[in-house]
Amino acid sequence: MAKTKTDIREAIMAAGRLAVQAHGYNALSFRELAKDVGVKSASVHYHFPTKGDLGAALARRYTETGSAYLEGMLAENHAPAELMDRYVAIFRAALSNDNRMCLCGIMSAELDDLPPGVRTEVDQFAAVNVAWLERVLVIAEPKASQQALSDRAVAIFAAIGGAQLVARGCQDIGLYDRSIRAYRAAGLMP
Amino acid sequence: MAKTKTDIREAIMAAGRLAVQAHGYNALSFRELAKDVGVKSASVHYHFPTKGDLGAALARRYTETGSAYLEGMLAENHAPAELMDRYVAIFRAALSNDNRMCLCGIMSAELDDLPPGVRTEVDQFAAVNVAWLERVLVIAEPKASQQALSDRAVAIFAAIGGAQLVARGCQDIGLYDRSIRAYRAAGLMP
DNA sequence: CCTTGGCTATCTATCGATAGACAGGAAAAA
DNA sequence: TTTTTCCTGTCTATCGATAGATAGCCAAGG
Repeated sequence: MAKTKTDIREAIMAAGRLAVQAHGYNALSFRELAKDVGVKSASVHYHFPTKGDLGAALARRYTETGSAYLEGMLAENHAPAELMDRYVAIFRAALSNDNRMCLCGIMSAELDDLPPGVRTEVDQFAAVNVAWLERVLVIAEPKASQQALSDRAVAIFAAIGGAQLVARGCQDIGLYDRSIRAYRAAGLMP
Repeated sequence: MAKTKTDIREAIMAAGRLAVQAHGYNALSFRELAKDVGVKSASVHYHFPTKGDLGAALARRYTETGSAYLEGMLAENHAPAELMDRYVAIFRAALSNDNRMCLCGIMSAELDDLPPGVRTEVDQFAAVNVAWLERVLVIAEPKASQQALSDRAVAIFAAIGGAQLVARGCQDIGLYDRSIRAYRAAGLMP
């Protein structure tokens, strides 16, 4: 089967996502990417004129995919604890996939080197996640104040990202599991 | 006053630490560093033969300085809550210093590109911090099980690092404060 | 005199980006 | 229907900038 334009674009984005999750935005190279996909670097520039365009597209796609997945979960009327289980599993999956990180998490660490277009997408990812967590918390604790739940949502998002960062840094996924267990034991998350 | 050998070495390390905290290990450049210090890049190579040597020295120094500071705090017999206040303030200070991150935190995100010598130093930083947190937790809750406190120590370290990462990514130090507040409210930390 | 510690100059590798050629197919003109 | 034109998408080749690293020179000071 011949490769269509969309095939190549998607292949670039797939390879790019994996590369960023493993090595960060700065280490993303048009040449390496082209080699992975089986084209020349100039062709990658054809699809994504600048590196910033590619980075922004990757972050946006990452957010959109994640958002759709989260919405789907929420629509299935699971209990908050079950929702959190699945949420935690998403970030765990990145680690178990060759010690990778959340794409927007690793980009956050490189913030100062990101083109503006990429930054806004990274912010958007955080906003989407925090908003989803807030909705889960409202289900779990309808009586709590809005401010408290909002803070909790940010805190859970940050805590999970931090557990991922530490576990990755020490190359020990057990640290992720232990952190999550402690978050739960303390009642930070449902 | 003439600059001694040690002066230059220290100046390189000081500038290097700031650069890594702002842009990460990968963005650390011998040329930029040399320009900051007022020497030539070859001179930096004289003091630190390879980039890995410099990175490892920076991480080690960072850990040693932090460790000494933490030991000093612990020796002053503060209450656990006061100790945590000060601990939290350390990581907050990095953020308020031009949106920087913990040196070893940002290096954790770049793990795959770190020379082995740097990795071990990054691991050491995490180990030192977790060990210190465990000691604080033992003071706060002498009756809790060792396993539970150990998990909590890892979790607190991860949670604070995550709060720093998210706040940096969104360029909003308020997210750090809100996260810490929620950690405390949930009882994750004293 | 000889070690120390900086310098100049340069090397190789790689980066993002661009220019220009060209193949192939669709669309338009004959 | 046949021919011509044009666009799409990839290619080769190359640009200037910058990376880390090295060789060799030279001045200062014990």
